[in-house]
Amino acid sequence: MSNYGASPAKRNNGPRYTTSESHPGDDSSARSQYSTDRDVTSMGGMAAMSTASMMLDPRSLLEVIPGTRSVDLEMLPPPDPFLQQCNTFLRAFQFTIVQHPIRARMCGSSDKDWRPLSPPAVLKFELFDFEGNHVIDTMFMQHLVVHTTLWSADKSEELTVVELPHNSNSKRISAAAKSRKRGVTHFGKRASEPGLEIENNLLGDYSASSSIVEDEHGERGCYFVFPNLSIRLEGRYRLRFMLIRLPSMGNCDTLEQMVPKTLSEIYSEEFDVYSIKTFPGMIESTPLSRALAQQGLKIPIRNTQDAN
DNA sequence: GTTGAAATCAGAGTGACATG
DNA sequence: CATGTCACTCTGATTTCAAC
Repeated sequence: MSNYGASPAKRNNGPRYTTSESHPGDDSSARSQYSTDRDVTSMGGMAAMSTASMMLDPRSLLEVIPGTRSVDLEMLPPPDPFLQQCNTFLRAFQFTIVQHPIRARMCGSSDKDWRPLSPPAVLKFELFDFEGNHVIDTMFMQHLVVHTTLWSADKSEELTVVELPHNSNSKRISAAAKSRKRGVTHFGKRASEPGLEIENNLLGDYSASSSIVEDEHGERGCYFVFPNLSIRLEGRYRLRFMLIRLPSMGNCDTLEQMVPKTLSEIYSEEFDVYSIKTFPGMIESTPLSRALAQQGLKIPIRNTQDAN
């Protein structure tokens, strides 16, 4: 019924899977472009080039993805000084959620019976050079990670960790649910109160490293996948993703270069976490999920009658 | 007695490994 | 290399238990 990371096989030729087509409700919250308020129009950042970039031809580090579109330069944000520190030929990037979670079944207090979000969240990182080409810079991308946290649907409260009424182990969730029924929520409170205990509401791997793989159309790109996130309590949520570039151990010429840098933040669309009784079932695996799983990424794949 | 929530079970699929 | 077996995982359904 399912597997993890099936061996390479034939490619799925389903409909093109784009952010706009796949998520009609997609808005700016699901597409984030890092752009600085400093409009750098020259290549003056060369003085801060990394050691590696100075030793190698920075242009040679970039792989222009064949067959991909060239972006209208006016559509890109102003040149990004941080990118130019890493490679003077890099101009801008785009960080998007290409696959949003739609629903999940709550896993309650059980530590054994996790129920992953369906479908798994997949994010894409795109780099553009000064000619508007879509490029891959492996040296830059290998230092990228994405960290996620759980938020309420209205983005007002972080719910990654919550305080729940503590009676006995078996009835903590029940009590929390009843509190919500009465319109009382303990979510988001930082200070402990008598009878409450802190619990992780979001379970699984909070962070994902980059994977340069092909999508379902064979187009190479830099993806971040969250295949095993699970949520304890039913409700309506969003995931918040932070794109972070870790310092390169060999290129820390300045103090600034030694500090991880948050490049972008982005929220997923709203999704529901259902109780066991009301859970309508897992979403069928998307062509993108299948394509990524076929290349070794650990993504749970549902086998259905129409699956290949 | 009814209802709701949590825990547990069971069927099916898949991959890893051993054996011939 | 092909085949069989076993262990693990996924997923929906059922059972159990506590509160009202």
